[in-house]
Amino acid sequence: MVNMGFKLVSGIMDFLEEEFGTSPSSIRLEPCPGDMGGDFTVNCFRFAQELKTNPMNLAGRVGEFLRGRPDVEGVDVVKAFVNIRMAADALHEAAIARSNELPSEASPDGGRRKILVEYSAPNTNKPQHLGHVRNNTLGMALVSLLKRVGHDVVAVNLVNDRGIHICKSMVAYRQFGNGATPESTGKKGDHFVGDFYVKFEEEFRKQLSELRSSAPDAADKSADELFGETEIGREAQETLREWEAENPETRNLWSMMNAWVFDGFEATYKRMGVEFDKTYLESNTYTLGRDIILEGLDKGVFQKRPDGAVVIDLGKKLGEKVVLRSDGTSVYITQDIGTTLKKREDFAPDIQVWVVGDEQKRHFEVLFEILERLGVASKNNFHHLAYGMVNLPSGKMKSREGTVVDADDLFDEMADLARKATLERHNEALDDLEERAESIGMGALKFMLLKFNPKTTIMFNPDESVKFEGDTGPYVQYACARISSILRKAGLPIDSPVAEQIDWSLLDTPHERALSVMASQYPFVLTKASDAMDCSGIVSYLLDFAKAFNRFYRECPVLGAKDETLRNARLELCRRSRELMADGLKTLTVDVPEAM
RNA sequence: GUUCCGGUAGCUCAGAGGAUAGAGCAACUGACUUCUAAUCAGUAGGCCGUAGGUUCGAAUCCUACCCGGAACGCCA
Repeated sequence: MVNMGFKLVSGIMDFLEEEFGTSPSSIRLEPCPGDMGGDFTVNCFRFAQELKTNPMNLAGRVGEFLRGRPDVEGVDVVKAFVNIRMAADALHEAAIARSNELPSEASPDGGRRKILVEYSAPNTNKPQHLGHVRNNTLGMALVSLLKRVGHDVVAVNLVNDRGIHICKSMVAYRQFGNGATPESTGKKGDHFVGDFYVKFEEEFRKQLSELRSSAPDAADKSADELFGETEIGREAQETLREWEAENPETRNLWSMMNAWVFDGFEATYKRMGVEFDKTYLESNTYTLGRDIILEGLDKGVFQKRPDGAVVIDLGKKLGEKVVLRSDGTSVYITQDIGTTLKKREDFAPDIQVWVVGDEQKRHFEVLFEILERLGVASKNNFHHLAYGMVNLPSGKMKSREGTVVDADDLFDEMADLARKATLERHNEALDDLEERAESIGMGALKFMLLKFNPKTTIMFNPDESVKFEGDTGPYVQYACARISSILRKAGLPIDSPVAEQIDWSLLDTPHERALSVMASQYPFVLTKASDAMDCSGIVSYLLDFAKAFNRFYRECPVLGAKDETLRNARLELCRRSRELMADGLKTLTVDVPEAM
């Protein structure tokens, strides 16, 4: 239920019940468009049909009813819209004065669920790039949002720490590493290993072109087809076989290099604020799933094809899917079936979510269908949060062509720019400069990534995307910092009321009203975002809220208010506004600096 | 070929079937002896891809088509 703070809503409900013998399932107080002079609008088009009555007539009667109420100052009925101007004290007391209670209104009444969210899922052969940063940001914000509205949330990572990709790095390290380590070179571990992955690709390309020029029949074969015909490619395959046979030397090298990568990842995660309740390693889970397939084969869910492969026919749209190769080994989806069950065993979630790029949409449709047919759970209990790619003005990011935006470099750049921007604004020395720069830089980045709806392909233009002005995280952070500054100057704490008695009726300007009108929408915004598993609505809401605050700030003196009661009321309005914006930013996992 | 996603201001994007389609950036005009100008006020900018349909009402729903992207492996 939203707008519960408004007696108005239940009043209208009761009135309709009396008049029509029934009331609509919900009534929302929507913000009234700027030039109509009201605070809220009740749109009678929305529920006239439910009451089997004419919308215009209904609006007229609702308007009449509202005119008599003490908490309503004015009513203007336009067509089927009832525009309401509230008494200032009633407005503020129902909205901004309850800023700390508003988020709990978004809690699902009786709909609390245990939700398991898997995100990040990096490979251990190279450092993370902007694409991973989008994943991490979406994942952590989703976890935070679902918790904020009252769900029981488990965040897990599934690290792909085995396979041909890591073997490539291992082969290159053996050949070119000369025993170097991250410590000896001063490199971050994931970058150190990633450099050998690049080295492998270079060497492979070299051998590939030699092969193509020396063997005529190789000329038109693809790189994949020729992989095993190059010396270095063969070695990588051999290393994978050794790994699977648990060859001690190979396993040792693998453990050592993975440990370096994990060190590096930990630093990247720490900087972003990413945390997991559990991290699964594919090296431990990749054999899961086979038994379930064999059971399913007995139950008739799967069929054995004449060539020996185990398959499932998923009908016209999804087609036939192989779940075990003819040699009896697992495919990617087999492992996913296995890890899904493993996660259910470990956490018994009601809902499982995967934050994975949209190029895998089909894979998840297939996975969910199979899980349902296996009787694991209805596919409604599984959700693929599919997000689009991050492109650069030059086109797609390609690690092979060296056009990726490295995560750690990007964080550094953001913090550098934030530091410069901060220094431009201050003559005095700041002892918390680094902390501020980090909050602002990372805040700008995360906010930018969350501003887009997940399914859109993002165009990341370094010159334009890396900004601290306009529709950005720092814009909202700045509004918070301005409030903190006012409260500091007033000698007041930010976390307790300004005074015992606040005369809210004094806050009667459009700018002051706008803040409460905005605040009243917060539970609705949170509910909508969590239902859709999409934080972008929170981002635009916070921008709108901060904009409303900045207008107020310009027009209404706080510390210089004409008397103490007005000053206190405005101080409390500020404090509550900051509380709400800070709650929103925190929900998005964006820091709230005290000063900027 | 089939399926999915997108197409809204010069650019990047918002837009629960509802009022006159919005924001930021870029351009132009103005506001800092003031509680922080990372700000604010203003000007200009639109066949909401195209054509039909449903509806009291469509950027939003339906159908067809055009354009861009992705997926359709015994890769992961």
